[in-house]
Amino acid sequence: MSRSDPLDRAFRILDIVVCAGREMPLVDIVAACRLPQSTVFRLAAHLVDSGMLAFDETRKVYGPGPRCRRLGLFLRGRGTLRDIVDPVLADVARRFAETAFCVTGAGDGNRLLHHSVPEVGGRAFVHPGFEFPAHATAAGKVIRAFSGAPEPPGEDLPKKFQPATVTDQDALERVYGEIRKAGYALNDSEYDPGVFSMAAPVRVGPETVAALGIVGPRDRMFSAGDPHERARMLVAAADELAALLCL
Amino acid sequence: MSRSDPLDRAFRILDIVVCAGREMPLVDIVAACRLPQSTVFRLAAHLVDSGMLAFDETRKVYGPGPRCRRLGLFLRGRGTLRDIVDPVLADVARRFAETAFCVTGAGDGNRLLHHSVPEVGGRAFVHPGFEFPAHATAAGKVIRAFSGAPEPPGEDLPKKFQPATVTDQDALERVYGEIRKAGYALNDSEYDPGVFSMAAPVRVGPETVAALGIVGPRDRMFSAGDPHERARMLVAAADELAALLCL
DNA sequence: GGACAGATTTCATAATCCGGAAGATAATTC
DNA sequence: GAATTATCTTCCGGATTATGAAATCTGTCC
Repeated sequence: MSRSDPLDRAFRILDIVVCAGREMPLVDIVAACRLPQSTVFRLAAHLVDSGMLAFDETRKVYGPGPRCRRLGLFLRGRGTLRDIVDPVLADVARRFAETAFCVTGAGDGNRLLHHSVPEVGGRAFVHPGFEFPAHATAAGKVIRAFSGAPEPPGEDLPKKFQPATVTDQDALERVYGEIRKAGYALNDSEYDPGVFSMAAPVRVGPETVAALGIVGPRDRMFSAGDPHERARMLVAAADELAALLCL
Repeated sequence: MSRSDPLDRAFRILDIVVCAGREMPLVDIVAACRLPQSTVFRLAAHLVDSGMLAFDETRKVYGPGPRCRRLGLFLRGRGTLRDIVDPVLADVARRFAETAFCVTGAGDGNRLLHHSVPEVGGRAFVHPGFEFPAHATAAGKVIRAFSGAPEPPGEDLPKKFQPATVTDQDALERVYGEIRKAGYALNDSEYDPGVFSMAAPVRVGPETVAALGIVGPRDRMFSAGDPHERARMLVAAADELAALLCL
């Protein structure tokens, strides 16, 4: 192993908790980093000891710790996450002539980070603060497929928003597998009827930190060209965004 | 040792480099964390491997790495360092009726972070970007005394700005020792004639991350009360600032 | 009360870390 | 340009820590 194993693992957990942007229980971290539970538990405890993570005894959730926040304070100045994401969204919105959006948050409770409406013909299908169900939107599926565990069975049963919504456990698992293989997710009227969306993972190292996507009316999306072709362009844009985040 | 030793040591090095706000060669980090050189070398190498630190091969200096910056981005924090420091400075300036300032940067090349002029009778003796010599200002002396090594002998000979400037190696070492014991530093016309200043370390855990001080004309400073008495008030203010930085 | 998910603890083994000392390399001096 | 000095880098055996499967604990929901 070229990197220092213990240290790098600790940082992976730190990445996961901080990038998720929400407090996480142990299981969620385990799912995201795919390490043995006892290992994650111990590493997280050490991170809490050193102040990089904070642990809420009552709710049993981990969040960024004081030392971590101080680091953020001392190296702030380069601007915010939105300063980086916004130009990319604007560019994607313009090139695809559809609403572009970026979602963060591993596991459930994905939150819209920001979105950008193109100059012409656009209408926002997403709104700040919008929460993405993990199984019925392109962004939710992408994040689940790439950052979560291989779909723990017995999930709180997925809601069937529309006729096209996939809710069967096994079928969903297959869907996630296909998404992992393809590198992107499509969504045809599974959440809102007549609405088509696609999303690609923003991957930094081994972690998926966000999803980048576009959304628009089904008819217009199809008439704009082969969805899979456009999805591959979206993947390229997501990779560029990931590269920017590595600064 | 209650904390995980290896992990905590790595974080100490991270703290030092990030809080210093400048790129540092290995020796400076060694001086600041007082650990064996080979140990610091190895830990720093690991931090570079995991992307938390960046290493400039040519100049042999360490700085914050891409992964570290990303953490800062995702840490949608409460705002900037100045948001925290400014109110404290304003309060100190008001209570002491003198110009208050805050300096960061371990070792040489200390930089003024910000300053605050009191409502009445104030005139700024410090200016943004001002660099503090380590031996001839209260802030410089405090930072050297608390964050540097025990004064490596054979320093680039300290410049004698004024008659009162201490330049002798041994004498300087004694001065730093006294500062460490007292917990604050005074400066009577050692840099600018007729200017008196005092500074206290802002200590977070084992690290000194900044210096908080006031500066004003010698006569007014003395007539305002016993300098040592006021210095102790300054120390209390610095401790409060340190507590705020721990959020 | 039983079934269950999630959080801790245990423990033998394996891997990492430690830091003094020696070896390289770069910068400076004479 | 050779000697000197400061700094960086590598080595290595012993001390320490990490690892992860399995067992245990702890709440919660039927």
